[in-house]
Amino acid sequence: MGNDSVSNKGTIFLELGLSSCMVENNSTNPTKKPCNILNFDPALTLALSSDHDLDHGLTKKKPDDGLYRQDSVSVGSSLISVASVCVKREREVKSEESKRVISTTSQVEEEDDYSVNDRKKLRLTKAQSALLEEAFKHHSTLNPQKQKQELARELKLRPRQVEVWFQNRRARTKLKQTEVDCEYLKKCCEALKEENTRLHKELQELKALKLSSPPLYMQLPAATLTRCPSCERTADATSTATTRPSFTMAQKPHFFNPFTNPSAAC
DNA sequence: ATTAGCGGGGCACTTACTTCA
DNA sequence: AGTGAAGTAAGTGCCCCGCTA
Repeated sequence: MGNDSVSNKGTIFLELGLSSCMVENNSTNPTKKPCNILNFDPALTLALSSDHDLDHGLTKKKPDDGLYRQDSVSVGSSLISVASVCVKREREVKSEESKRVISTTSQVEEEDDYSVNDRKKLRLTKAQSALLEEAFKHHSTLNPQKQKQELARELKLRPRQVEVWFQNRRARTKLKQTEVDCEYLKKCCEALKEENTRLHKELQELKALKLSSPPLYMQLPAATLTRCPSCERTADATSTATTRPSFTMAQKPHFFNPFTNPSAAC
């Protein structure tokens, strides 16, 4: 990408009633049909604008800055964002002064005539974002034929914008989840390291004990040696050869761990 | 029944732009 | 006022799946 001045790259949308046609003008993608549509005007609008709202908006830059201005207001039962979009056409004829286009119509209707590479960043209004978030809570993916069109209509956005928002939202969710998982795994790793250190230390102590005294099991009562601490089953000599595994320290050490499966050896 | 082409959606990666400290 | 980081809308390429001829 970059700032190539005469790039044909871009996604072109045709608003055809309730359906939209996404055509990528990209010959390198075999799965997409090339489309020679001239005078493509990328989306650069926000929402409805009304005169009485202009003073209440979240104006960040003056229109003359060449950027856009947007205002937000609630209208009716559903919050309808109001935007006043100011756009400077930077790559027009050189002699022409930068022009400001103030939108007084919806985003769907508005068409700004600047080049594809003059991608101006939009900010959705709080109301638009809130409604999209609400929709995302119910379904993280859109039913393309219904929900997308409906949301786009309600938000005064293009269906493509709604689609992109959901894609980015899913990506953000996934990223956050990945970070959470990463933190969890780090903690698990730390816990395992500590446990490993502790067991190593214990092993060293046992080895030292073994060298200085008779085996530990020889010092313990027989019942202790052959009784499983979890199920209290005592192994006897005759059942050793049967299907049930015996529980003797001499044959197979049994590490009792109440946090895992206490009866695993039984 | 199989296959190739096509359209559309999702995702990963990236860019470009805005906002804020 | 300038600047870098963070956030995010949008572009691009690829893959997958369903449909259909």
